[in-house]
Amino acid sequence: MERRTRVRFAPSPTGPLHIGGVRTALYNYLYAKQKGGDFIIRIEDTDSHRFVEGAEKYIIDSLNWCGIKADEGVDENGKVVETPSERHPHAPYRQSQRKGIYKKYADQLVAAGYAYYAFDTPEELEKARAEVETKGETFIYNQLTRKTLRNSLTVSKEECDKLILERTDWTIRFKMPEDTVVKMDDLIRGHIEVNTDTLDDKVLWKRNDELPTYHLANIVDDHLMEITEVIRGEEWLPSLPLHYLLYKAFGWEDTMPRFAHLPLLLKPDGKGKLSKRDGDKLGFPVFPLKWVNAQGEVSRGYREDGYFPEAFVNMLAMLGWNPGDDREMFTIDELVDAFSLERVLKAGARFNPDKAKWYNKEYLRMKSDKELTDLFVPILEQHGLQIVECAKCALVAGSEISVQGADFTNHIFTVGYVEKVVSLIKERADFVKDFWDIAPYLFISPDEFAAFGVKAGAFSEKSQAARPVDPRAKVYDDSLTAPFLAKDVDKFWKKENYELAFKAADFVRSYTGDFSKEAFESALEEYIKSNEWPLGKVMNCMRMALAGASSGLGIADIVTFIGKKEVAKRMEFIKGKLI
RNA sequence: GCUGGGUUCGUAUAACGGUUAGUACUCAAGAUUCUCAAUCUUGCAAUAUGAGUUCGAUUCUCGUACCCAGUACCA
Repeated sequence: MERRTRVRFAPSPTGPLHIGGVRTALYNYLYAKQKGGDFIIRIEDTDSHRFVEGAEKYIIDSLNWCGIKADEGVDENGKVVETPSERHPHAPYRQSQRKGIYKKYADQLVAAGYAYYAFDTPEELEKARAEVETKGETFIYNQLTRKTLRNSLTVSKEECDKLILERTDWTIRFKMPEDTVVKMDDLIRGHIEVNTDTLDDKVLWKRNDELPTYHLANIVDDHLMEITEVIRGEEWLPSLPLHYLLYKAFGWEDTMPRFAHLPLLLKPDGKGKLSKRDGDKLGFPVFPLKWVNAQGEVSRGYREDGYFPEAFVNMLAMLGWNPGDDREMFTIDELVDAFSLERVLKAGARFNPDKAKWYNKEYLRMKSDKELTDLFVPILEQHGLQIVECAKCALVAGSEISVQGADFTNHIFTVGYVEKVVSLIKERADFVKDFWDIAPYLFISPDEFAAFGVKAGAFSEKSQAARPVDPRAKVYDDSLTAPFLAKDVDKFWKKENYELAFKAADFVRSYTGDFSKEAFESALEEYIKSNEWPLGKVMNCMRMALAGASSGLGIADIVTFIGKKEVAKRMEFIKGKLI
């Protein structure tokens, strides 16, 4: 009979979950949902020494942000699940809280001859290791060496019993069979065979802290929780033979889960697997959420960097898996439908920050203006602007909100104004947080840039590189002077061009026609051309005056947004600044 | 070192043993524009290597190189 699909994500709370871990959780989730089964979160905290405060909460928060919801596990709506219930029949899901259940399984293995007591102290083992290493070999606790070490196989029954009672630092080790070929099947890698002579006698139980090691706890819990597929990182592949043998030793072969070992996420330069330190070094986050460690060191997170969770999840899903065709945009529900372990790749994938950014851009464009506005408003408020629902809602006495919805004097804007700005600039942005940098001049006048911490000259990243400042280009005071190339100064930023721009501004002031962008744009261009002025030069000087930058939105856009009054004000300002 | 896993443009990837080796990102060029973006078009660019099997190999087998993981009383 087919068993109900049950998979688990079983992280260890030793620090923040990096994106490789998130992907493992994601694939587990996708698999479970596609099969109509359960996705379980279990916390493997059997190493008390490496426990990190807050890590478990971080893991849960991260998965929630990604939209990866567990059917069963440690957490329910922010509360730790302590006792079994209908929804969480196997609670608790923290191995430290389950410590009472593992010992009997370890004992069972000893009784059946699959495991034995080992009395070697860590110091003794360390010494044995060091000794062998001087000969250039590696010490392995296995069928060859266990005969020379102190354990229940080499000491008498009486002494063994005595040591078990007296000492508190013994362990139970798995007795790896000799010269046996373990035949395994992996859902991703196919058939694998390993000879047990290359394996060691792993510790299963630690007397000193009364806890099992990963290997024992993992097998016991997967069995008790009726896990049907174990989907985990490739770093576990070398311990797969041990896990197979453990299932066999327990007599649980019939219900042994199937295994799938996922390829690792590699650094962008291809050297080694992605690790926690890489992010800040390589300039992109390796964590879903921001993390501050005990030393106060901050690691960036995708959420804080402005990524949409949908984009992050989509990007992550495509690293090591593909649907078999050219599609690459997937919602998490679409991923559930399309996912299959058969199409997961064997080779490790290098993480590509550019593609992550591209995904975010694509998702940003799919969002409605309303949604983006809601995200942008708090940023504007942080910059000291007041955003109001309607023109009459302004709290400042005497504020005059224009028909467009802007009061530049009192820094008040209507939501409608913000939404129109968003609609105009969203295609130029990768992130919502870019909105402000793209067009600050739609909210504040260039004469206030310094007060608002805005850098004049909104150059693209590319053209920003090392531009020498030409003194003749100084139209604002030093703090606001954008760096110009000398050839551009001769081409655009001459006083005579500004004179023409002022005349064009006079035309704007007297313009009484349709003030929509299209109508106004053609009227302005027609006016400039009819006077036989150089269109590009006049327009650029206007932009410098109105936007405080040599590049940016179209003049007609800027003018119709800020309004005639503000145009006149900004023109007057720059007049006094020209040298 | 040993054991296991892996290897298609710079990156992510596609290709019943038969394709002109496709797509996306990045990059470059052109178009467009008042500038910058955006957009559109075009372009650059790959089967690690040597044998074998086969009429035919990116695809199957073996060797070599390189990369990764594991080699803990960590997970």
